[in-house]
Amino acid sequence: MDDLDSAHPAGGNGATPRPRLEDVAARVGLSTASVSLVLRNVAGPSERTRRRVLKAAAELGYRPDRNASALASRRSRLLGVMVDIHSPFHAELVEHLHTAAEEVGYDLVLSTLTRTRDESTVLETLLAFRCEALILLGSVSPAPVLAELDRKAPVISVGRRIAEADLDVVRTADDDGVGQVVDHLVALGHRSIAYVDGGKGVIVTDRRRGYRDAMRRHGLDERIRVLHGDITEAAGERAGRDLLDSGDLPSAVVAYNDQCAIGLLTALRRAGVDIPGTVSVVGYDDDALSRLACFDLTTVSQNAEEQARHSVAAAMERLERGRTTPREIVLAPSLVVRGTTARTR
Amino acid sequence: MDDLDSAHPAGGNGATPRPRLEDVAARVGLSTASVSLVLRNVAGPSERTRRRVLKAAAELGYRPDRNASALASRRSRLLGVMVDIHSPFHAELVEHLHTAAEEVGYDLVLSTLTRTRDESTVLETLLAFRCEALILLGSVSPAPVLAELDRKAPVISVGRRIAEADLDVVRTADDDGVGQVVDHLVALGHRSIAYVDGGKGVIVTDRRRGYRDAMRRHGLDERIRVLHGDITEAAGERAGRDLLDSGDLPSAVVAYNDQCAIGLLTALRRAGVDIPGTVSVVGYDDDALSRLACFDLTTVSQNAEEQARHSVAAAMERLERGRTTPREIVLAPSLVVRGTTARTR
DNA sequence: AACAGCGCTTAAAACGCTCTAAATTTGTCA
DNA sequence: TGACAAATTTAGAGCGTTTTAAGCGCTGTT
Repeated sequence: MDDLDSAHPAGGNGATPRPRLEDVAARVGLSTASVSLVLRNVAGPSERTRRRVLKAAAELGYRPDRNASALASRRSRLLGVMVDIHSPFHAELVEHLHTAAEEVGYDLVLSTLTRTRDESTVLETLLAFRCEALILLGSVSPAPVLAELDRKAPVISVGRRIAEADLDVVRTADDDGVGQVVDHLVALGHRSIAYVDGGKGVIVTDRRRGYRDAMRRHGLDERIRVLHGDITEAAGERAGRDLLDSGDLPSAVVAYNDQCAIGLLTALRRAGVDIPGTVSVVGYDDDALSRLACFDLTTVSQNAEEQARHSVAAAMERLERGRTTPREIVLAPSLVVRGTTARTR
Repeated sequence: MDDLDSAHPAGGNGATPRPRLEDVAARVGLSTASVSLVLRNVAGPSERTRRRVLKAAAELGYRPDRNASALASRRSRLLGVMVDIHSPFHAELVEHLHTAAEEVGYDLVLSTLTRTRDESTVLETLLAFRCEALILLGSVSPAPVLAELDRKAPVISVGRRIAEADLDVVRTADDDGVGQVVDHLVALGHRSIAYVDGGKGVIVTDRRRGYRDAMRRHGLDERIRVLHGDITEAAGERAGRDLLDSGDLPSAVVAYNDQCAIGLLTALRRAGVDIPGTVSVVGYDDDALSRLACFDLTTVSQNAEEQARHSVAAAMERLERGRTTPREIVLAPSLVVRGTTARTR
């Protein structure tokens, strides 16, 4: 039961057409060139002109057309960001990317990975928007693909180390993070500290290494105990049951990530194990999950804000200062002590 | 210690300039007009021409320039989406919006609410991208603002009922959702069913009404019991303690949302209450949280997919079929029975 | 007298595409 | 074979900006 007028060409509902530069110019009796200069805050126009133009623009409710200006200036002032929209950590990063980008006068284009949109689709989209640089959160593309992409626009890989391709990388030192966790536990008197592994990948390897190295550092070589795990809650539960079945409960368990830690926590608690009284549990990532009162999980924060700032800074160096040699920025993660770790009895 | 060349104008690292329509045209000895027709899949060009153009475009790795084509056609084929990037439910919606938009040949521009980006900033951004329609997830702008916005581009408010402004609305029947929950509990033999309220707002009112109406429908008028609450886990915990302190534990509690339900759950369990043995607990939203094994919360799903499809469909009716009278699309939510509800003993 | 410079302003040519109207080619049929 | 219609192709004028080079009416220097 629609009332269809003749196909109305995309736009508001019977709206007046958007004012253009020309309309502003006509209003003050100047050329579009002058108006353009004023609005872009470029030196040249006199104070008097500036004021008049600004006033006219405001009165008309003028908004420059991104497309037209991108076309003419050959600069989009857009940073493309690939995110996994289901990841709380990415959400955090995006939040800080926004503020960092704004400070340098850039806008963000978000393109999200979903079950039906793979990484190559996302990257296509970002390029179609003529983003000047690409910030990829948790990219899994093979290094050559990224290298190829980097020739079209500077690529900054966040969170994933990519040694093979000459790209900028911003990440936290995962081994160091787990190291801090072990230090913390040892300081609390723990000696039998187990580790529940992640699936596979560079990060997984780094964290595991962090655990092993730290244990050795504390002379706990023969106490090293790595359980099979994965990034899911289910994997954590399984690991928890394995631990219980083994009959040899460690006094502390470090999990690859928070999800896994929570599964672990659930399994142990369900079996009546007091946490942190009998066993301390630590996660990694400082997920929103870990902050829930019912978990209150000790974990490691990846400093979203710092990573975001460095990513944008790296993009700016490429874009505005012409840097061409890749940089790897490794940040120190920070331990977040909450309620699942305690002194041994 | 940077190696700076002369300021290189935004683009890849010493890359060749992007191929343009003209380059493709030159390669096959045709006009840009013909190439444009082929690439946009418009009727006209012969089969032979199509093939040749497609081949040449592929060889050159040609990608049309969004900006230029938007400018020329006065159509961006962009749908602007406002999201709260921290909301798992929005994430779900976005996922389905993507596929729905893709099916009708539109692309999405995501603009996200954060602590430092309020709704008006988000809407500005979306307009600057020349989005043809705006899909607002959980907008809280006053009706007049939205009405004003709607004159610039059709607005579709998702999840929030807006009676005062003449806009399209897509939402689920919140009262019905809570009604289904009560029905479910009554069918399990419950009679003393309490409700923990949300903060304030239209949705809050609807859900509370759903609870009241359903209780009356089952002749449980005098069993109606509404506890003060909010949308947070903390509020749920407080409500749980209130319940415990009152010394009059109901056999079932329905919470405004999952977050709140989880707080409630935690408080009750901590006090040794068996769930669902002694008390059944139900949430609302079907958050990722509710699916965690440690909660396994019975809840209500808002059918993200359906909402997304209807939103895009509504936008298409406005954009491509010129509908001008607003529509309100109310979908039925669906009960998701998990492990926190059980028959009374 | 010629002219470089001043501080400001502007005409006009891009930018890479779409679209209208018109030109050209092809096909059909007497 | 020519006339005419149908099928294909294209020239060229935008779209709303930015940017370049030139111009304004002077003053001051050679």
